[in-house]
Amino acid sequence: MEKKIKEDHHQEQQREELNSTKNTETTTSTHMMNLVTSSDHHHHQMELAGNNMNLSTIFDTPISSPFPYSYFSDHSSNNPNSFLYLLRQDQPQFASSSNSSSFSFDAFHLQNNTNHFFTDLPTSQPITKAESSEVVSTTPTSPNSTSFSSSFNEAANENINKEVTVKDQEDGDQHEPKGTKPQMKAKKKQQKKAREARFAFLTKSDIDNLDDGYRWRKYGQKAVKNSPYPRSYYRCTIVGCGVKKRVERSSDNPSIVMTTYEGQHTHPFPMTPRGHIGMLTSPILDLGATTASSSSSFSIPQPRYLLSQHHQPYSSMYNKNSLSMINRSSSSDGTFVNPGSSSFHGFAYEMSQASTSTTTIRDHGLLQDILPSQIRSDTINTRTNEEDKI
DNA sequence: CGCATTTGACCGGCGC
DNA sequence: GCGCCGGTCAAATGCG
Repeated sequence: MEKKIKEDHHQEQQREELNSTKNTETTTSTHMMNLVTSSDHHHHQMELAGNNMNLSTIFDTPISSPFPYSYFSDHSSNNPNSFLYLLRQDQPQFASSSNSSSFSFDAFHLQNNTNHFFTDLPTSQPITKAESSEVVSTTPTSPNSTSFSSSFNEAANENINKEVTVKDQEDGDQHEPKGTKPQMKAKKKQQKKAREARFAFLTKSDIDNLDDGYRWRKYGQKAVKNSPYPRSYYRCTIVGCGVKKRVERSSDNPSIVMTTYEGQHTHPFPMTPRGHIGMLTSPILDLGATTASSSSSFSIPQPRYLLSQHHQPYSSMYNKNSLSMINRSSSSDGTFVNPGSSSFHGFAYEMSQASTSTTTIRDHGLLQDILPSQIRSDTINTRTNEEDKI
């Protein structure tokens, strides 16, 4: 026990030391991501500048981007956060497979009944891919670079049970008096059975707990095996909302924060003093937030990083990424037009000392849980080779 | 005082 | 069965 305390203390020290130096870091390069959309709604492709590989070369079957092309268009061009706004609206659309213009995760039909989605980053960028039944994408929604991945662990098969799952959480979990131990066991077993879909963000940030607009209550912290950085556990503070969030820092690249969301908010995006983007809450969102019967109860974490006052130099980053979104190419009808040589600034993947930072993620904790073993091993090998040279 | 965070204890799953 | 590990609980503590 004493040893453990020392260990944790050591970790904390390391972390503090790290944070104290990290803020002096300057961003040296920015990688832009070009989005390529085909005219066929069902074959949206995402492509990154400097990397010609697109999704159809990755997947055996034509797939759709989780974000309809329209999501990348700036419907409200005066809203620099429109992508986030759209993301926030996504839930019901993601859930709908009948809407031809919206993406459906049901569109993924890959071997082994797995759902994969990821976008390539420029060659110097990491290629993250999700574990079986997970979705990984990279959308730098933060002033710092951010990628996200969504875990569909069992989610695809559990969609049917989703409503029950959410309800179960609302009924019990943390908001009702504890039952007897056997009852709790049974309940936990049920919960275990129907695991929530997870959605993970890789974010380059000095801040562990990214402000995504929701209010979170920390309920635990654990040391992560093979990582000097602890993992923090948060729960949405809204009564009845069982959404959880785990935050951990990559041991290999401490500037990378992995935030994993689990579950679906059962309430509209809050209008909190913290989150003025809450004003953007739309009826669609409300629908999504309250419709537990959607075929895919996948929960978009709805990041609000662009507005995060906790984040790094807001002004510079904001100018670089979000504001520039306003100026990117889009057609008059709001559909996104491949900007060609111009970069899709909204997806600028900002990497400080970029080239290898996230490619070398070798995390045996949550990251391991999210990233597929193959990719992990690839990146690990990369790292290992590098290390071997030393 | 109310709420959030901290942190040791506890529990279940899993591998050996 | 035992130990390890991830996840959660809940009392203590901190903070505005």
